Amino acid sequence: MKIATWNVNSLRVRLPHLLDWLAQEQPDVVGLQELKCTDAQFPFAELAAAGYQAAVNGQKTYNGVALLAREMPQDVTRDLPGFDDAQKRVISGTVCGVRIVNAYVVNGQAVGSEKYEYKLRFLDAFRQLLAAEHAAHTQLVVMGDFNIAPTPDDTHDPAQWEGKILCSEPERAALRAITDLPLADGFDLAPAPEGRFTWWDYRQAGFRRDLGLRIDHLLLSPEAAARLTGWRVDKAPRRLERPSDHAPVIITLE
DNA sequence: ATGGTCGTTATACGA
Repeated sequence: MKIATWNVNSLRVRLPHLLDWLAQEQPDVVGLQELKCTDAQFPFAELAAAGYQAAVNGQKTYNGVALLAREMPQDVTRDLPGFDDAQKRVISGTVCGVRIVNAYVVNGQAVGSEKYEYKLRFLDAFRQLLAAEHAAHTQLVVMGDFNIAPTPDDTHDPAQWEGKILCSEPERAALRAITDLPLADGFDLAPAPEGRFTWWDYRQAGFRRDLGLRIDHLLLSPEAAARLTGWRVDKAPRRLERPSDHAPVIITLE
């Protein structure tokens, strides 16, 4: 079973890349983030023609997430219960007996900002959702753009990044509170990959110079982790003309 | 040199 996460940074702009990539990689489940489109604007027909059903939690201009699978995901839920938020960042569903949670975590802008406080509140509510999903489903995979680099090694330049947004200790502690549920980071379990970064800033020729961070993650319950055979970043779509600033991350389960 | 580049029913703002 092949499961992938990809922040596409506008689905309408990236649809040709997505369709080519689906044909190439043939994933069973895909979590998309930053659709930047409404449910009404979502390209259901194009994806169905490519062999994928979609459950969508869309929003105009910002945010928006979707789950793609060969068969329509079951028991789909949206957003975070008890967390009053107009931003569409979470969608969950069950595919082939695996509970999937797909999230676009708040960026946070800068440590100490209002958006940073919102990020930490979001992460606390997200952890509560994941605790409930963990209790209800033994096979659980949590994926998405977490906007958190877990360790200094997950940055191209720790001296530049430590303590800054995406790399501050409260953000990392919030991620540890999630992995302590427990949900293992697929990156830590699989054979060491050639590259670990998943996002490169559009500015300063970040991708060409490999000035990246590892901020997109796939976390697995113990029973799902026992099935993990691989973790990798697919940098091919990031090399194309007019790419997303994120690359897809793909795991394989037995 | 205090910027740089993307995307958006934009023309400032979020990432």
